[in-house]
Amino acid sequence: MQDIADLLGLSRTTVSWVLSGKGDERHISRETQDRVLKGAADLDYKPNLIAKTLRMGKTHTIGLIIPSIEDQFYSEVAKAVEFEAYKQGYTLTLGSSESEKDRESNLIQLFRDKLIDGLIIAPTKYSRKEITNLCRQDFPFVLFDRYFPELDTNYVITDDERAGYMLTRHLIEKGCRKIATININKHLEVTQRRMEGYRRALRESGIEQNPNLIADVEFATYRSDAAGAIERILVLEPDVDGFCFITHILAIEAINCFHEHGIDFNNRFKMGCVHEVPMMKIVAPKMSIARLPADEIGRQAVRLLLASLKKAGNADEQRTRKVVLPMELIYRD
Amino acid sequence: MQDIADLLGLSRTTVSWVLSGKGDERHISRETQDRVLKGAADLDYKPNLIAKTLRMGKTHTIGLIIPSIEDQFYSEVAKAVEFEAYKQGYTLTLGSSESEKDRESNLIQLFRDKLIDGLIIAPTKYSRKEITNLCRQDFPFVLFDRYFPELDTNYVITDDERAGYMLTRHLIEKGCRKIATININKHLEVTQRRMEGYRRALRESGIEQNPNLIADVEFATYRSDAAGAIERILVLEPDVDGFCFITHILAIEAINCFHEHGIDFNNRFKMGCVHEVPMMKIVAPKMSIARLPADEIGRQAVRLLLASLKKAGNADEQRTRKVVLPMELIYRD
DNA sequence: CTGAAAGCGCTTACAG
DNA sequence: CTGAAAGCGCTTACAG
Repeated sequence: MQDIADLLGLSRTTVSWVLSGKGDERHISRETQDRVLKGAADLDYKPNLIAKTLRMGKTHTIGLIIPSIEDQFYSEVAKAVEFEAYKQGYTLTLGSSESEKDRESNLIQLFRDKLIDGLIIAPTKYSRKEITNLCRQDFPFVLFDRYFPELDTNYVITDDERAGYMLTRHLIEKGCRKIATININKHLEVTQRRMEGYRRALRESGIEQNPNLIADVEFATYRSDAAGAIERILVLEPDVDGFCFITHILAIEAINCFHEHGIDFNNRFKMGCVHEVPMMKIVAPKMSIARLPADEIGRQAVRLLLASLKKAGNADEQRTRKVVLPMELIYRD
Repeated sequence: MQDIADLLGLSRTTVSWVLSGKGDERHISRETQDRVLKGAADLDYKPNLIAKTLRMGKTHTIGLIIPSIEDQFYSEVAKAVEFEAYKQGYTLTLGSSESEKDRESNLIQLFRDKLIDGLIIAPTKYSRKEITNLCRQDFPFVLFDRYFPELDTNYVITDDERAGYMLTRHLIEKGCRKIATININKHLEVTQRRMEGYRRALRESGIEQNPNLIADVEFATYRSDAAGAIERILVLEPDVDGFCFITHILAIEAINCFHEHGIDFNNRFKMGCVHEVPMMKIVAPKMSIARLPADEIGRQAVRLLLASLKKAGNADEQRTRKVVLPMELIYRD
């Protein structure tokens, strides 16, 4: 910048005005402006965003923390977030917590130290404290997928209770009476809501809950746990006739397990699943699906975040926004 | 920082020394150091990384640009990159080029303007110019998946020719004589190398190349194109007996297409595929696989990048490093 | 219409 | 052992 000023015999100030697009506002002559623009081009001038950031206090970067990049759902959301952020002139910084407490708090800390303007996060069950901190310090963020009902935060979630209910009800309508399900990280709100729907559907149909049909696994170890859980169900209740998978990752593990045991799962069971991933339709063509609107979740999360960045300080405006998106239900069979 | 200094009656300088861990080096008394540390904790001091960055010229952030986050392979690499970067104290900024020229050059530009220390990128076919620029300006970067043989750059790629060769040879050994394949973005080095392997295997077995068995699709539109390509092959050469898929995304589309047409692909064809994704083994249990070492690619890419960050300036050292990783071959059927 | 100067929050050569 | 001061590259209130 100094170089341009020297080259043209102007001051840094003037160059800055022009380059930041405020030339007209400052009534700088067309001619001077053109000279500056040309000079910048000649010297191949690249503004130093770090300096600008230090001065302005804005990085135009948003952080996204998800439990796992590999998971199809989160990577779909990541894509949507990146897309929308890019459109709005923001850059994405990504962290994968791997559902580990320390990783997650470190990432939040790391991202927060002024490297990002705001945060989008699907928190693990451990992070209530970190989230509460963000609230207290008025750091802009929005939760998705998982949230804490008792905290007044921005979030975008889905109608999980309804999805669990509708999937289960459909199985019942198709004749199932012994419907199994697997809890994953049962302390998560999102899990509880889907399970609540499952229970309501059973209740409304007068089917008693059978604890043998409900397994528990932890997210961190679900790959190894899920197979065991399925096997246990098959042993305890050999005439199980339906499976309600509250997330696609459980359906995948279950199908793997069925396949290894040579079980003709497509005909032996009726199945329903929250979310669908590529090839699932081929593997289990008759499984009903409640589809998570990953694109919309990502888009809305960015919008809520940018909105809350803009109104930072405006105490009069509504402080938080909560969005509940509907899942699309696809009944098959 | 000033606040801490004021609180303790010390200068900013001293506080800075202590906080940056250089207290001992500067022979600052244990006592003073403890006071500073305590003061920092009391005031809940958070260093401003932006200021530090401006001063030090390092952001400790690396950029990753991939063609698509949703793609299983790239998201596996992203995960490995994030993991390794985190371990080394770096943060990841992610961009998805969607194989669009403008998006890609914008991202490179955006990331480069001092927001990142270095870049890891799987370039599209359009980006030779941008990459050449990075070279000329000595900006640290490493390519993966795709590279430009005529440019002297860091890269980590795989033994693609061998993979294409081994998969095809296996099909031939199993009795196939009419092996179809689909070119995707045929101007990409990586595609050409895999196709070269396919051709070599045919040549060595004295099987003549049949242009009807080779389709072309573009990455940007592969979803719609692939089905058409498969259908064309089935019409032109109804007795096709093998498929060599040079990437998993083509296998997925092909299998979808077979499935929709009610074709019993597992028994009618023998198949081979570069890379494997969840559930593929269930859908096509007899398909052979050349597995891309996504984890290793990500890890190595980060290491090469950090190595080249460290030696920036050391003209005597070897300038670039090239890594070729082997794919694991899994023969089934 | 244009410029001199302060300041964002750090680090570090230099002087005591 | 400790501190005053310069500087990283910008933006902008203030003065002409």
